[in-house]
Amino acid sequence: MSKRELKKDHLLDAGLQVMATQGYNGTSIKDIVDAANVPKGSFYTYFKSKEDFAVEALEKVTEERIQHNRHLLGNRSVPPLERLTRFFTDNIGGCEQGIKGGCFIGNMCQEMSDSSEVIRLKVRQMLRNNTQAIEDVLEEARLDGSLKSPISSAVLAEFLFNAWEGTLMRMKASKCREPLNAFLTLLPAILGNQS
Amino acid sequence: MSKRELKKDHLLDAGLQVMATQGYNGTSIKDIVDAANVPKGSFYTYFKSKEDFAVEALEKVTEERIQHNRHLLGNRSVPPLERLTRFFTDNIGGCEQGIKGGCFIGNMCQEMSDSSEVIRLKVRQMLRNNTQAIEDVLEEARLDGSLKSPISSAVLAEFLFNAWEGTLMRMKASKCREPLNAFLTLLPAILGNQS
DNA sequence: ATTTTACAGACGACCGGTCATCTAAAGAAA
DNA sequence: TTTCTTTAGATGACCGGTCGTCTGTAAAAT
Repeated sequence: MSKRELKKDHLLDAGLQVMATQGYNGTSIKDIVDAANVPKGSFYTYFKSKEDFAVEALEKVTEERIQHNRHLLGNRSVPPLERLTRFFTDNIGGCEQGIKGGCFIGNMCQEMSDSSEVIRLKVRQMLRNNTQAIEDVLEEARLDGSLKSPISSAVLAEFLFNAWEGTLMRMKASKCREPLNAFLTLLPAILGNQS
Repeated sequence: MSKRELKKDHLLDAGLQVMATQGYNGTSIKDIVDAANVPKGSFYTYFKSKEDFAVEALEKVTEERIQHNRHLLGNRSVPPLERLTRFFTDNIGGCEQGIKGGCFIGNMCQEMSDSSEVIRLKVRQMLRNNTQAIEDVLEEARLDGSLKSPISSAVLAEFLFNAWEGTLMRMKASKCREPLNAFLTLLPAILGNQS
């Protein structure tokens, strides 16, 4: 990784942390460069606009998550359904500490979907990636017989991931683990019910 | 309702519509007063700050929702579980057209929970109100025997409402009904499973 | 006449974005 | 090796515009 790429990465990392807690419109370019200890003028050397920064940040956070999940969701030595449960319990910590900041993708989705089409499309793509990862594990579980639900893996994955995002969101407001507990209580019932 | 209260209400209504699509930080005082056709200087006659406006808007939107739901969730001539299903299918339209804007409370939750404690607390309260309404119907269904889940109504209500908010959020990004369909597909399974 | 409310305009701060200038390393010419 | 030229990247001052809020006055209400 070149020096240039390192600096851009640093800008992305530092800015992401600010934008994840203050939102897109609540974060100024100055906030971002200050957090990265980079002069303001340099920002536009690396990003063509604030919007562009957000899109790249969205990509980065998802890329990191996917890399993290590859070990978790793709680990064949653990039963698929247990892997899925771990995916949720592990990400509560990994997703910007869960209770503070919440899920960056979810935040951007709510704040920007109706304001920026570029961001909306990127968010949609990132959400799809996550849903697909869940669907893959569910399909695996179906093949080994541990998933008996008559509902298709695609629908199940869509529902579960959306419910999960809603859970993260609720935790932002409530600042407690109750929503997480409710989710984890229902999860086995949803996966294991009906023949 | 006095003339003053009417004007304030109008300001709240018009501003809400803007803030629901553009977010808190994406909406200026000018946007609000322009939408309501009220001179800019008048804003601070009715609200002590922008933050105060948001809190009052949050209260208003929930108050309206509750009034709307009182007919729906409290209507004893319809079986409780069917009332609950209707609550979701009806609110998809009522909740700012669902696909555009999404749920105002959810939007504010994601954008502002970490920036304004006043707004966070109001959001939490409003979310609790909604959850409680669902819990009440579930409890009713349990008493009449139509709800057999061994999971407590409180946990069930918490999960369902969060899943619902996640569904609304996803629809903002995807602009399609797939998330809603997934939710409605899983709903009976969650309510009706296990003995 | 006195108090209260409505509002135009102004306030300084800050916004996202631009730009002329500076720096420093690489290459060419000597 | 030394000097000069070129150039990509770095940078802080600065742009027009907008932000949330306040103040002074006019209008209205009592």
